[in-house]
Amino acid sequence: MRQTDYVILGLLCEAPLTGYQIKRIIDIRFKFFWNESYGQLYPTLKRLNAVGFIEEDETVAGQGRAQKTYRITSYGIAALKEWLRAPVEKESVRLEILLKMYFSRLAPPDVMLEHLAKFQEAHARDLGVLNAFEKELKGILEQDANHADILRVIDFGQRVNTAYLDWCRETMAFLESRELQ
Amino acid sequence: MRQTDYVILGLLCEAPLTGYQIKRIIDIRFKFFWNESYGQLYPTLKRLNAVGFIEEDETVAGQGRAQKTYRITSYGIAALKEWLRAPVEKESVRLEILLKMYFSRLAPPDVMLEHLAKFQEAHARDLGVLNAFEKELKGILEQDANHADILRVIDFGQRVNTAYLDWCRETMAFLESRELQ
DNA sequence: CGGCGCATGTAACTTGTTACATGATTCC
DNA sequence: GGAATCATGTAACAAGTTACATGCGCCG
Repeated sequence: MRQTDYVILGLLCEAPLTGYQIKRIIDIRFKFFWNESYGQLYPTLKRLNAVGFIEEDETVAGQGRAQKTYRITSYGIAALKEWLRAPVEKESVRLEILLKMYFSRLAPPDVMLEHLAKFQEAHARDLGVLNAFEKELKGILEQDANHADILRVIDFGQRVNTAYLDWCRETMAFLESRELQ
Repeated sequence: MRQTDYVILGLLCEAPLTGYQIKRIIDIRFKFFWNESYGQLYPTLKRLNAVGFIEEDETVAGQGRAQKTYRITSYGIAALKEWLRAPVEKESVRLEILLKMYFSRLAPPDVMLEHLAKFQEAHARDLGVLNAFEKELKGILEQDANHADILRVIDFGQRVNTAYLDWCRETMAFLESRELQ
């Protein structure tokens, strides 16, 4: 069983979803700590269906183009719970920008400044999205028992993105002051 | 050309190294933003040597078990500089602990508390290593032009790990207060 | 009627991990 | 003499990306 399996099982635990919907949730809500491609998602859904952890939800079919909605089975829920108890295994982070920063003396300072400006822009956007999610969730905190947990995850994203932006500002100032010399 | 190529090229730009030494540097100094396995490293060294971006440094050979020290060539330096100018492409982060936190209501709170305790321990250790590096580098700041850049990378690690630890403390408190109810 | 968003899927490929094989040197 | 560390390497496998193929429905 791989990590992708559990993202899917976890999301289907909340509600039945199509592969496309799962992808969208991961791209938007999980953006700052997870990613999946269609080439990974669709084959995984097929396999989870074959082993009986999820099954097709016929009730939603009909309108438009063939659309497969999946729901989790009791076996799937059991597998998810087992995984939740197991120790956290992998934590992979690969930030190319830090690699470039590390070796940056080999290029003119304004090159790195450009990279940092883009980084800043991207993470300011992420932080904006997280702030909006926080506001939205706080309004419907009582509606579901897991909302408080999700807020903890959002808080992580806010802290980390804020740290990114603080670092970025300071590093840009450092490079600008060096450029003047 | 892949990302692994440039980590190697960048490190060899500072000094000639063996594959083993490269691995050790990545495992220790780059731990908080990069990782490589031997199965990736050795074949890449072979390939970079074949295309002429690095070459064997015979001067160090002799003692002990066959030990291949590589140094970068002018073609390698050119390739590295070109990559430094190119826009930052990938930024991959996959934090299993946030996935578990997101779905954590499906397991008893003490399970998540255990995961968090381990996370806290690991990142407190990382922060300690980073603080030691900072101290060391500040003592020899003038010795090499790139030390100031490396300090910027260390600063990133310190900020992010501090954010991790703050989040962890608050999240553990949240779970503990919930457990009491 | 063209483009966009919704929607599913696969094949070829690249990337990365794990387990294993091998063996020297150093330190206790 | 045995464990740890230094040291190199590969084969089998697992994971992940990209490009492509397909086509519906809606909006302007």
